[in-house]
Amino acid sequence: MVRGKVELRRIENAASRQVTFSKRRSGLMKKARELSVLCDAEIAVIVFSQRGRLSEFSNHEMQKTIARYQKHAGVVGVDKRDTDYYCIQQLKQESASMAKKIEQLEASRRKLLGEQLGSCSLEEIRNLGEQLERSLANIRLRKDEMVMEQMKQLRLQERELLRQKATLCEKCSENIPREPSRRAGTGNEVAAAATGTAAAGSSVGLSNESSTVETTLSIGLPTAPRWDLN
Amino acid sequence: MVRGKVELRRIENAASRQVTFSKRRSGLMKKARELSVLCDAEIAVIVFSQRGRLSEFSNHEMQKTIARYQKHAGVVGVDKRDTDYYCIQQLKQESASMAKKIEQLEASRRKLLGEQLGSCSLEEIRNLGEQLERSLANIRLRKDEMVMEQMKQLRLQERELLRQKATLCEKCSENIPREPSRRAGTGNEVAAAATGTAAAGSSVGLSNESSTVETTLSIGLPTAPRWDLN
DNA sequence: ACCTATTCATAAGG
DNA sequence: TCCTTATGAATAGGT
Repeated sequence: MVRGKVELRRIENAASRQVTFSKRRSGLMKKARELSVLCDAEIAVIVFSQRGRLSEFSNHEMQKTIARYQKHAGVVGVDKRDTDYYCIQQLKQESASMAKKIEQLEASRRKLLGEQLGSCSLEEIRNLGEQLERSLANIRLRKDEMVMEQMKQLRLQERELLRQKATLCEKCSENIPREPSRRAGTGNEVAAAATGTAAAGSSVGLSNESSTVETTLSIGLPTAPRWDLN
Repeated sequence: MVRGKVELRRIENAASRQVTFSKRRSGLMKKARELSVLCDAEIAVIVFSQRGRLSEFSNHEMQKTIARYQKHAGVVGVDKRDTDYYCIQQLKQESASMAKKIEQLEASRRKLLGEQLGSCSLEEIRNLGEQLERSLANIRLRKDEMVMEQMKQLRLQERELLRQKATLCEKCSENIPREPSRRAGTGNEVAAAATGTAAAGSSVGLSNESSTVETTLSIGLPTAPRWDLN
């Protein structure tokens, strides 16, 4: 296939056959792994070398995949003992691979936390640093998003409260007419002023404005209004 | 991978995943066939697509190969059903707890990598950010340490090489006296000059200096000296 | 299904 | 087994 394209037949020279076997076996396993990851497929590869040495690949549990294959292939002859046996084999494999995975994850986690860096090469350290920079960038981005969102919500609440208060003021003003007023509008200008303030200075804290309004109201209203704000 | 080298992770787009699966599956099977023919190995490949479709390759009998695998893959003697039962229960419990742990670790990992931050509260995000800052600080520290250490080693090596060269120069100079010299010092000034140069210009490349020394020696020495540099 | 630019795999040789 | 290099193969992305 390369450099004097090889015939598709058994390689007679034992040495080159061994070398080729080794190379192509790892190539095959790599391809299998890529396919399984890229396409989310369940794959099992079993290779026995000429001398009987076993190599295998499976992305799920080998026993499970074999069992699934047996099912598909319509094999009937499996008695209880075999079932149990396969079951145990499968569970053991699962345990082993999970334990392995846990170890890897914990090692990776420690590195991400900046612990136990002694075993890392300079290259690893550098990659780790870059990864963490990216993570931090993402996190800052997300944090900003969330803060902005919360501020937006707060502003909406603020506007709503101001609106309610304005409405309330209007109601209160309408209740005043019993008192003979010397100024026109029967106090409506108070409500107008309040809503105007709210629309203009939306980014300022609530307390100042509300105290201003309350002060205005307490001066204008000797009678106690109903403060039912729900 | 070709044309904008694909990441080794699940292809999200379902259509391209299907296309890639199809192409790579046939590639894998082809490779398996080639390996089995070229190297006379016993090979079994089982592939389940995402939708559960089965593809297989085997050069001998699939069942035979699977049986051979079962034999190889660790024969653990199990005699009693009861033992089997408890064994299975225990293994299942272990598996379950390990699976849980793996999930936790992976979730934590994703967060540390700045992915899937949608489920985090602002508080979590903030803590995460602080943690990552600390990690990064550790990592920078470690990186600096390693760089300094490597530089130190390089300097030591450099000094050692220069020392060896100086010794060599001295030896060569001592071998000169046979030749009736008209200048005092029997050539010792060559070594002195060399060591002087070495001590002064420690950051300059070695090759220039050594070639200078060799030239001087070859002129002064018609007899071949012993070049045992160790 | 086909095409092509590009990366990959690997035979040969140390 | 590992490295290097030259070259044929595989394949991602597009049509």
